[in-house]
Amino acid sequence: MVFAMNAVAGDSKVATKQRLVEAAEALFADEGFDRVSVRDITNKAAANVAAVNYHFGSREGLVAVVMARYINPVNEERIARLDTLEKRVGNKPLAVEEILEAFVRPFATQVRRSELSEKLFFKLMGRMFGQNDCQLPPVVESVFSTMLSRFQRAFAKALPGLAAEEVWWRIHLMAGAMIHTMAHADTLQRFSGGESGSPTLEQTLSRFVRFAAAGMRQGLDGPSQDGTKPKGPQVEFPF
Amino acid sequence: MVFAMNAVAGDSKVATKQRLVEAAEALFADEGFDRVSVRDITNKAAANVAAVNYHFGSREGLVAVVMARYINPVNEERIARLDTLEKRVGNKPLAVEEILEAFVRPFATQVRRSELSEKLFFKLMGRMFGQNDCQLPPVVESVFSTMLSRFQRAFAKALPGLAAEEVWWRIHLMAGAMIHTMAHADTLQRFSGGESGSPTLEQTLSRFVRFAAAGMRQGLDGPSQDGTKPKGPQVEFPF
DNA sequence: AGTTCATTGAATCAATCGTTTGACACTCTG
DNA sequence: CAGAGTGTCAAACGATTGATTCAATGAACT
Repeated sequence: MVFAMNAVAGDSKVATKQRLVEAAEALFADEGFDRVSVRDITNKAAANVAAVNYHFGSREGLVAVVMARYINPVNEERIARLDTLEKRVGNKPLAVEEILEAFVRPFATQVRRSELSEKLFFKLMGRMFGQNDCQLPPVVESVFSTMLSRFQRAFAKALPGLAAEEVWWRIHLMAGAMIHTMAHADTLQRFSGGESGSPTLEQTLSRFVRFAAAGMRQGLDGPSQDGTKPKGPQVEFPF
Repeated sequence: MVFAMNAVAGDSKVATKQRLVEAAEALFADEGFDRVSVRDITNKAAANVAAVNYHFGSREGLVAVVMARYINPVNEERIARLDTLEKRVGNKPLAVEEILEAFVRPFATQVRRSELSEKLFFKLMGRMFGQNDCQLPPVVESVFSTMLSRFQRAFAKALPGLAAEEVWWRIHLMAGAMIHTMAHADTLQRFSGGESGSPTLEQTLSRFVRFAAAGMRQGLDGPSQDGTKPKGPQVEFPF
């Protein structure tokens, strides 16, 4: 009956565990997973040092919980949105913009679920997706992998005539643009002079979709024309 | 006469400092700047623990040296290449592909100057450009800033009719695609099935330039046509 | 030869790291 | 009420962190 209390009872007990997660999220977001100590977290959460090891087994356990907290929902919503789109059009290819929308929109959904500011949330996402020595929990990695396969197939169908490897590369470039831009959205304003204040999240998503859509199809066919002439190979530039 | 020995004399003395930098580069590349201890570095470099503090003042000093070692050359070569291009065409706008080439090519130049493998070198670059709490040395940041301004102007001229802020955003998205893809080039093969072995660096650069060029101009005008019809606003998608 | 000075080495510093312990308070169950 | 289960706390654990000390080394210069 280990989890009986957790599921049912009181406020203060469960609150500690939750406060730890939230404090860790905020600290990980703007300092990085490595620069934050257990004591930093417990101090911010107004909890005892032993609390982390009690509730999560270890510091790594807490990191894993923080990582899985939003990555899984994001990837599952991505798959769900792709399901909806594909159910609508049957066997026909989707528009690249639609697939991209299904790919990024879940971030907007989850940023509201969190208690973090947009800026902090996206910094956290950037740190999670950015680290390449990702020791993601197997559950997360599993969903991640199937999600990628689904989008690869969707893009391949939307961009006929492209080798599978080429589709993978474009997905990679597209994802990089998304992750890096989200994680550094605040840095941008430092260089651009910060003229017009913070752009809306909606504007940022729109900008990304337009950029990525152009990169994905690379002038094969316009967004509104039906894709009936992808026969010719893309122009090769002399580099 | 502090630097007399350094500039003139022996092999083993100078070699220690250099061995420290090279060991630190390799370790930082595949473990991250935070996860590597001074002792890890001195062990790999076969040097004493005190060597780091003697030669670089502190651990941070070594980090700064590693950071500045390639970032500055890369940015300076970018500026030089842009100079050459602009000198050639005078006041006329450059092709987007040319600007992008000037932007990425320096990485290929510097990866050869380093003793690191391509994979490790790009992982290191990814870690350096990827961390947003960048405490780059002021010298590096200065060159970085002017280099960005130069490319912003070049892109703005190549993409007439675009608001300065919009150009900044596209540069940001472009840079994200580059950084993330370089840093995770090995991860890609894990998902793509690793069919055709490692792609050439040249292929990767070419893929990036094509993707980024399409994203930068977003269907405004083709790469080979002269840009005389950027009048209409871009298509607005309903998200 | 003698002197100078940059460099190295072993030993050690205080500080912080993640983790563990055992006592204590509390709630629920029988 | 006794007992088990659950959570919190102060205190301390050993290990590791970046940094420092000081004697020893050795090449360069007078």
